[in-house]
Amino acid sequence: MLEAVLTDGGRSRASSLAGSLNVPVATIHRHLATLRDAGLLTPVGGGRHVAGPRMLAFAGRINVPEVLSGIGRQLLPDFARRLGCVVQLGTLDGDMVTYRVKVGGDLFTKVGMQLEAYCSAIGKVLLAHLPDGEQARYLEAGPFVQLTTHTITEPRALAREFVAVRRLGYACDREEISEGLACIAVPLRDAKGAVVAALSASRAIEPSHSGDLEAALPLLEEARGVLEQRAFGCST
Amino acid sequence: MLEAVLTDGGRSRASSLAGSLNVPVATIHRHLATLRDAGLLTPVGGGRHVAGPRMLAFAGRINVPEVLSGIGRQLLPDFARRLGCVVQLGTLDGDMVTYRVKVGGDLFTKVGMQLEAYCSAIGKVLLAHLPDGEQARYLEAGPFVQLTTHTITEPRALAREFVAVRRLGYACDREEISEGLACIAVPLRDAKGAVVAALSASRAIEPSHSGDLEAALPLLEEARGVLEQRAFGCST
DNA sequence: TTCTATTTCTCATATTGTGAGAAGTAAACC
DNA sequence: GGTTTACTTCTCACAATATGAGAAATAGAA
Repeated sequence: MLEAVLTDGGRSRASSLAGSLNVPVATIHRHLATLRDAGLLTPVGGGRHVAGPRMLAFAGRINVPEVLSGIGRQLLPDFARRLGCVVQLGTLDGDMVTYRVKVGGDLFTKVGMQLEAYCSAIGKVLLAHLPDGEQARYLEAGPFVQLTTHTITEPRALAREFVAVRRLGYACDREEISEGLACIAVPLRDAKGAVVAALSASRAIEPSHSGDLEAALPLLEEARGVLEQRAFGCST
Repeated sequence: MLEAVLTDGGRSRASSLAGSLNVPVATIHRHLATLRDAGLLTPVGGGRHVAGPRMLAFAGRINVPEVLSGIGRQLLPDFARRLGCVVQLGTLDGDMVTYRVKVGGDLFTKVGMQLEAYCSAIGKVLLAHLPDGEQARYLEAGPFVQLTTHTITEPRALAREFVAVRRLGYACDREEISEGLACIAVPLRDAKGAVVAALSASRAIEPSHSGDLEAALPLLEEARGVLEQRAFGCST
């Protein structure tokens, strides 16, 4: 009942809801009264209702990254198998990446681990999509430690890299965080288009071998679409 | 039960929830199983749960301005009486202000009405807190019609006004939208600090008389605090 | 004022929920 | 590997709540 009213968005009155839910009008009224009393719905006149303050409070307590992780743990093993890669989901917490899902093989990263953001594909995706002010502050904060000969550490080079990431729609890490490791990552967006997480496909490569990372892109974007659809009901 | 788990944020396991809710452990397990099956909760190991994808979908369907309006209709009549003013709540929709609540007297605005944003206190608050790119686009879009001799219409003057609004934390409209009308407005922020609406106190004044608008500020900020607390569980 | 639509109430019946405690499963410890 | 502890699921007798139909009350439109 609550779901039907939230989905309806306050457009229908009680008699219409009765029709669409195939429930007697008296029962609809009884349910609406209970939900109103509970603060989960608010009347807006004409027998119509929208979410109430208590519903908003519930929404405010949702930990979106944890929900995404739960969905990822369900869906990503299949994609990892199809990609023949390790697939990971990460979020930006402060200036670090938190690795929340990791399936399809072994890497040095562990679920729950936090690593610096500037040197990983996931991190570069998340940093690239920060608001300008926050990104500028991150770049000013330095220093950025050179982990391999490929690590980008110079702030202006990182800024250029972020521009490229936004343009391309994905980031690559070719041995920036670790010799012999290549990753590609794409952003996960919420219903408003804000980037809330990133998804990556990683694989070991021969050191200093470029590897065709972009070959993983179609399946990775498919995975991203399925996750966004499942979490937010829409997809970029 | 669902509310308790969302509030808990996945910290407690079933036996702890049983203790805090004063319910047998078997009943807690039964409820958790039902909520999991419904997709409203997701297990995160150790008998702990967080919001599930269906809960996130509910959250995505909440019309925040409508919820705020519902709360405003309840709380604002009292503030309007104490202020001896008309109190209004508005949101920015595209480049227009939608007036959603209006209590405490008569003004030319009507609930549901949309007006240009640049020339009202509510509008200036909302425009002032737009992301830089969006604000720049708004100022470029012009033209801004001169409604009274006091209306700010020059884009650079508007930009300076927005800087002042952000610095002061409120906006004033002294006969910018209508001769003889003065308003002061403050931003309404969500739990993340994003400005989602604005609240104003308005009163008729003698034409070309400044009026001491700031006298209304303490009560208006109190109203804003109560609304934010009720809607988002926290206050700026 | 009348008519129509909406909302609330009553009642007989149906359905679901509860707590206790047993049983099954999992994890920790020796 | 076996034992102990903790967690999870199941069963059952009993309790509580929900339901749909239709009547009654209220509100709005003509």
